[in-house]
Amino acid sequence: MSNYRNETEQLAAAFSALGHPHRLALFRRLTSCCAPGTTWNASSRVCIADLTGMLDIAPSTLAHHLKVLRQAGLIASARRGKQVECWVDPNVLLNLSHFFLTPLSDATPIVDPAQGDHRHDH
Amino acid sequence: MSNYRNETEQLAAAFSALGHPHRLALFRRLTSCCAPGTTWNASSRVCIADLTGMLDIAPSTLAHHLKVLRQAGLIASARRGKQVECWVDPNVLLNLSHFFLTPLSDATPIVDPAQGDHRHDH
DNA sequence: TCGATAATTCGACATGTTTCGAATTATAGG
DNA sequence: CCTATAATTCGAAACATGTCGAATTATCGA
Repeated sequence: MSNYRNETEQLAAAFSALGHPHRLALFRRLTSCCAPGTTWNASSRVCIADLTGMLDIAPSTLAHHLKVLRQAGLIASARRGKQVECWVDPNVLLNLSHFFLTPLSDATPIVDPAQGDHRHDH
Repeated sequence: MSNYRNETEQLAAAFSALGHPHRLALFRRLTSCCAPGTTWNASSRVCIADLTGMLDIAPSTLAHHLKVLRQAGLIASARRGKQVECWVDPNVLLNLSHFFLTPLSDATPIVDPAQGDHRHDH
C-alpha cells in the first residue's frame, strides 16, 4: 500500500492534496456524508457527476484532482453502474485531527505562569 | 490581515504549506513546545539556527519555507537579538483539528443500520 | 452489437514551487 | 566604525503541478 519512505512524507502528501482550493472543496463536499454512525441514503451518495457541477473545471481536471486525493489516501471510490461514487472514511478525519491534537496532549507539565520567563516580549 | 478571498483559499494555503516534507518537519519541531499551559524556557525556544541543522538545506531555502509557513498563519516569529525565534500558536492547532472534526459532529442523525441501504455493494 | 452516458488516461502547455549561491539587512561586541 | 554572526531577499535553474481537449475505457439499454 504505502509507497512512502516514511510517515512525514505520507502526511505531507495528504496535506499537499488538501492544499489546493478545488481539492479542498471536493474533500469538504465529501465529508458532509461520512460521519460514523450515519448511513448512506440515496441522496447522500456522491458521484463524480455531482462534483463536476460545483467547480467549473473540465472533467479531466476533476478526474486528476480526485486521483490525487485517492493516492493520498483521503478518499475512496467505487463504481456503481455507469457512475463512480466517492466517500471519505471517517477514520481519515480522526487521524488527521489527531496530528494537530497530539502535540497538545504530549505537552510538558504545566508550570506556574507567575514564574516568569515569557517569550517575545520585545 | 487576510489577503484571501474566502475561507477555503485560506485553509488551502495552510494545508499547502504543510504539504511539503521539509515544512511539515519544521512545523512538527515547533509544535513540540507550544502546548497551552506550558511555559517557554530557554531550552524550549527555537531559533532559526536550531532548525537549519535538522534539514540539510541552504539557509536561504529554510528562510523561504519559514516564510511560507508564516504567510499561511501557521507560525509566528520575533527577533531576539541576533537570532529570530519561531513558535506555533496553540490556537492554530485547535483550529486545524476542528476542521477535521466538524463534519463528524455535524453528522446527520444516526439511523438503524439494519435499515439497509448500503453503498458500493458492487 | 450499437449508441449514449460516465469517467479516466494521455499529451501538451502554462504556471508555480523548490532550491541554491550571491548579495543584502540587522544586530551585538569590540 | 568595523567585523562577525544570524537571517532574509533576490535572481536563476530545475522540477512539479494544474489545466485543457482529444482519445480511450467501462457500463447500460435499445
